[in-house]
Amino acid sequence: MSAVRSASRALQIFEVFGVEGRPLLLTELAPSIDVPLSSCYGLVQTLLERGYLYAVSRRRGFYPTRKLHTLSTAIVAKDAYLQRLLPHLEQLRDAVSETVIVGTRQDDKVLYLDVLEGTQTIRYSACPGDFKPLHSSSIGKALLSVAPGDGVEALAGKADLAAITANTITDRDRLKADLDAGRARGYFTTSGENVADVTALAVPVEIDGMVIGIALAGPSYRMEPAMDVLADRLLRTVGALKAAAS
Amino acid sequence: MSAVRSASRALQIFEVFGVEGRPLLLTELAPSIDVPLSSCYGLVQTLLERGYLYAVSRRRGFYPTRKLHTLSTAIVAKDAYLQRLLPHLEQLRDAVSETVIVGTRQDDKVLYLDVLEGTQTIRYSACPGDFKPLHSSSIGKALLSVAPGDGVEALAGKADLAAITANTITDRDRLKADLDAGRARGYFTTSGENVADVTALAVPVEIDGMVIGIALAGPSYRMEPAMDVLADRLLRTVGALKAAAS
DNA sequence: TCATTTGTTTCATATATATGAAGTTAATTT
DNA sequence: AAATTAACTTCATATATATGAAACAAATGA
Repeated sequence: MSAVRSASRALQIFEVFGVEGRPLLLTELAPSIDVPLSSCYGLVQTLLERGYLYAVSRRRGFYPTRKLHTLSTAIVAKDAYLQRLLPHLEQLRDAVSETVIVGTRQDDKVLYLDVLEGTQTIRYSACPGDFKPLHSSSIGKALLSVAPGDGVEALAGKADLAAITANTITDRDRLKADLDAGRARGYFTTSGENVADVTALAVPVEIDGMVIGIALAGPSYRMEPAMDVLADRLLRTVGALKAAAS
Repeated sequence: MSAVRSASRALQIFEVFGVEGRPLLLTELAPSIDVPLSSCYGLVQTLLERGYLYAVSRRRGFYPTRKLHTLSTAIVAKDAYLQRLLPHLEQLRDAVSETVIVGTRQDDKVLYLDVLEGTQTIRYSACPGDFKPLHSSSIGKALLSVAPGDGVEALAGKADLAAITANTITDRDRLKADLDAGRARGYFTTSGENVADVTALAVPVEIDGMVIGIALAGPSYRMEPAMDVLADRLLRTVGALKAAAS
């Protein structure tokens, strides 16, 4: 794989701060990203030089400045694509109170572009940037269903369908049948195939030439009895999105 | 200079997206960070793998996901130090309507940790992460005034005091005298020494063992006639901060 | 249909980085 | 005040990366 090590590590440093949420010493940071102290030193110097980190005071550790936040806020504010979907998705989230997810395909995975968490205490939680398997997530199935050629054959050729939970569909033909059922139904589902006790439904949409999947996800006990209503509401949102785009 | 190149470049990529605010092709991104296409390719792959970037669609470029924003929001939310200052600084900003800045010393520069921009259309604008010269910014002078030993001598030893504008104090003795005047006055100022037509005043504070400078900055024509009032209000905020910290 | 253009991907190798080990600094303890 | 500890910084060199050049792929136009 073509990962640029230092670029990865720089991001890992911010991820550690996100988790720890407190100033960290070089000697704490280095092991937490599994990097030699001397290498971590160079990385931290770079982030200091660029104004992304500051020394809280001598020997009291480092913490990120608000530079990264200012930057990411600007990036988000200018994201015309997701920005335009957002109002519709928020309406959807508020209508069903479950988590709404926007995902796209990246190689043989689903990448979450944005997550609007549901309003209930017990809810499906995830983060933008998370990856999910194509064959066991609702968005994954939705995207497979519109993949050029036979999406499933192409997928299975690369790696066998891994069993994430006991419910994961690992058989190619069963997956194809599941996709057919989804096509007939108008939406694609997953029930405990990726995370136990989670049920989700998704549909593929093409907006502005970009193919994305939009999903509703939540605990099975709330989702299962309401699938029809949820699907209706989801499809209505998708209709509104398409109308707004054209 | 111990900059780790790829780490720097990864951040530059986000900076470009912050400025452009639209999906960029590899062929646009590479020249904008002054990197060969093949190197840029590796960086982009890394960011894709880590879920920080997504391909809008084939040959339509890349854009950041919300992962970075989610991360930086978590980091900011957990920043107990600045978080605690914030209410006081907001009050100050609202009271004077001018930009409030928190800065700290990083080597021979001032690093802006946070900037609360004033409420007026004509105002001092800056970003967290910006660097300013020690000898020609108000926070710089405030921090020099509390530097151990003779801050000015140590500074001048490294690099001569660069003239940023025609007003910049480039003479060591004049700078010392200016600091003395500041000490007597109770606050430190700069008038067009760093940016033409900008006047600022700052004081050093030690909170929780960390030495920072807090400044008010704005256009000279508004600042100059109000220095006494502004200084009063600034010192009052600093008093409140110290009281809250102890 | 074929040629052209534009954008992406790969690869061998020159080049810059990452790292273990040693050195420095400052605070804390004895 | 000396010894100890903990954290940071430096450095020579093994090692991984960056890059020019060339191949590839898709879209566009003739």
